[in-house]
Amino acid sequence: MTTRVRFAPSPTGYLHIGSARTALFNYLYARNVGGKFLLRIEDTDIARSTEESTRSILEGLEWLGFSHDEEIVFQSDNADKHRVTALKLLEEGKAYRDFTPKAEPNDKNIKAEIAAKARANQGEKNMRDNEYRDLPKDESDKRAESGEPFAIRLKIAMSGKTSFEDAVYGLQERDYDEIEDLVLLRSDGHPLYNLAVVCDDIEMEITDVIRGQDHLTNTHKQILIYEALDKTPPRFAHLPLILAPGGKKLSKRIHGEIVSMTTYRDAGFLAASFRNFLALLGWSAGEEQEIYTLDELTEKFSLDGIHRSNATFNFDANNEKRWTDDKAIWMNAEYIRTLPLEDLLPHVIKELKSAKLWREEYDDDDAEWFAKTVNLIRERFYTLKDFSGQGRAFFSEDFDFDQKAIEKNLKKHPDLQQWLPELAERFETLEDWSHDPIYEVVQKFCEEKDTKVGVILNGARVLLTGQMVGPSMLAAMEQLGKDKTIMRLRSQIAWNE
RNA sequence: GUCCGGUUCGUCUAGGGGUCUAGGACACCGCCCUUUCACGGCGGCAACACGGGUUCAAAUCCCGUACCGGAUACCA
Repeated sequence: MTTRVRFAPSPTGYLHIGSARTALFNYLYARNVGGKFLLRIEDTDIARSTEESTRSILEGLEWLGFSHDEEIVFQSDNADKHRVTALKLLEEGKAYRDFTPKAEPNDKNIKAEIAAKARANQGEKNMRDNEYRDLPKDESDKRAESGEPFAIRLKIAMSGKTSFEDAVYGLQERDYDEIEDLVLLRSDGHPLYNLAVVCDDIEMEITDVIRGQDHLTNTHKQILIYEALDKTPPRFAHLPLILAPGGKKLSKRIHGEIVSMTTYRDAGFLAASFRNFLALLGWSAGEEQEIYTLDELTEKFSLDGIHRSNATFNFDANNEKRWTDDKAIWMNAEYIRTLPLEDLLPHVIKELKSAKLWREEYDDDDAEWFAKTVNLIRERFYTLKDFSGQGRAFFSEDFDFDQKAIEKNLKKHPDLQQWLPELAERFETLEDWSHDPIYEVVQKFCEEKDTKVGVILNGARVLLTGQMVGPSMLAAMEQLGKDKTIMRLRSQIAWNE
């Protein structure tokens, strides 16, 4: 039987980091064993699901490069089937109607409310204790026919336990006493999550369910449904959670943008690097390698390498430099400087286009110059954004000057205001505009002025690129060209800032 | 409360009885290189939650404690 896994997000927001990792692991698992990776949108919560979320999730998956096999399944399309299944269980006596009026939660803090209720019932409550559980069939039918609203609950046996072997967490057992007769169908006829998931997983012939550890206890309920349906449950593998620095589950509501995949795409991350980073959050190949291509990940991925302990996604909302996990940033920089140039170029082009810095010549007469420039400046960049930010001066005359650079490398040496235009003068007569001759001119100039080469070049860096840091200044001058170098050395703009 | 799970440097992690005076990566700090630097090189700081066992030997196995997380629903 071919392996079939699914990624099943509920469209209640953008693609979350945790979800993205779940998708990644499912994807890697499927590709590793040559199985199918399916996609199912769990939009049964009509109140919270939005089309926009679905779009955003799809976009995120596309960006990450996880192409799914087969058509996307929308869970809401199967609601009728879910209802039929619930009714069938009712018919077979494996479920029953519960006429208890629906209790509306006080909203806000539902979790706390549930926990409080559970605590209050502690030791007292018998999970099988429902007055409608053993209501005679004819009476139940009669009340239903009279229009009295009811929910359908699964009739769990009086005693026993469920168990399954989790690929990550090992043998999991749960006594029926711990599980309430779960509702399959709401009193308004709406099928509930556990029912829907089981029905769809059966229909989609899912063989392996890989999902977050927060579903560990749901699994027992779902197994009960499989059993009632006389179906064999799939294999299960639960993933450790991704926590925020505070130690709580990383959540959209509390942590905001930081958890959204689109944030990383928009911040200039390479999908390949983020994927790589995600793969290492809760999984390891048991070796010291850290940088992996998708193919390598696919080849090495195994459920055995998944951890049981949660991982912290480290970031500091109050620190601009640490806005997201250090390692994610480092890894992106590593990708930017080590990716084969031809693989990086398309991303840079895209970035320049969106920053309105792109010129057709870069793809034509200046293609060689362009490639060389990208290669030169990428060395110290962290994100794609840097190509249009710090690297702007290479593509446009309209660039900003870093205030700190002006202070430190320009105004601290007032002589530079005369010297730099003077240096431009010397360059005018330089025939061979390349590294060594440029350096000779600079050296000679420094000797005359009795100053250090660093002072001149750092000052020049500010005028030429607006930056304090960057690649070798001589290489930058060479790359910028004689005309621009001379023109910018003469400019007084930075001095007046 | 109950059930389930977890606990190795600040973070991600290696490790599965002796090779562990615990390895790598990020971050941080030094030094070097250098025209600057966020590159690179070298080095440093820094961890087995605690207590009992078992064993010749425990980060590794067992028990307990603490702490953390998840779950608990006519949400998904």
